[in-house]
Amino acid sequence: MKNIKLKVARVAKDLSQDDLAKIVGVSRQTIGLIEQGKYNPSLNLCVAICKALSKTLDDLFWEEDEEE
Amino acid sequence: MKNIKLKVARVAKDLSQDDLAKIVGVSRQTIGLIEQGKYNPSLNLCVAICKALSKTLDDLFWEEDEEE
DNA sequence: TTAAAATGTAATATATATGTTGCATTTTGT
DNA sequence: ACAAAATGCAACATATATATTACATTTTAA
Repeated sequence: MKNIKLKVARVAKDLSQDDLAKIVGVSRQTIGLIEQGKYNPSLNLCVAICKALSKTLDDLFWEEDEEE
Repeated sequence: MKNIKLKVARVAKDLSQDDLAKIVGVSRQTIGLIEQGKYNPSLNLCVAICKALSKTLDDLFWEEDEEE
């Protein structure tokens, strides 16, 4: 599923995908694909993204209910 | 770093590494290595482990401070 | 104290996250 | 309307998470 919460948190910090990618040390495509829900990032990357956006894992990557 | 919180949560549910592995659909080694901090699981696997143990990502995989 | 269960470890194989490049499309600012 | 920036997308390459098998070590239970 698309990760809207991630996109919102990124935009709230006024960062482009490329900005965030540089901060966490991955490619722009990787950030884009995660936002689109097209793949399954590593925990380390999730944590790095959270720290860059001043959020926690639950804030950005936890889904309470389980619809697809 | 070793993931003590994961091990505690697993033991609290009276599950062996193998039990948990079967529940989340990975190998026993994968669970063992995650507990030992020897690698970097995918987000999907982290979520599956959390659900199996009735915890959230922050409960099991978030470290507030950043010592190695 | 001994057997069984749980865990650690290592080698090799596979699937997939991620990188890189390049280009198309969309969005934004003027 | 136009240019620039942001984003999507696709092909191919690489690194690494994960599987599998096998065996060693540690822990638990009788």
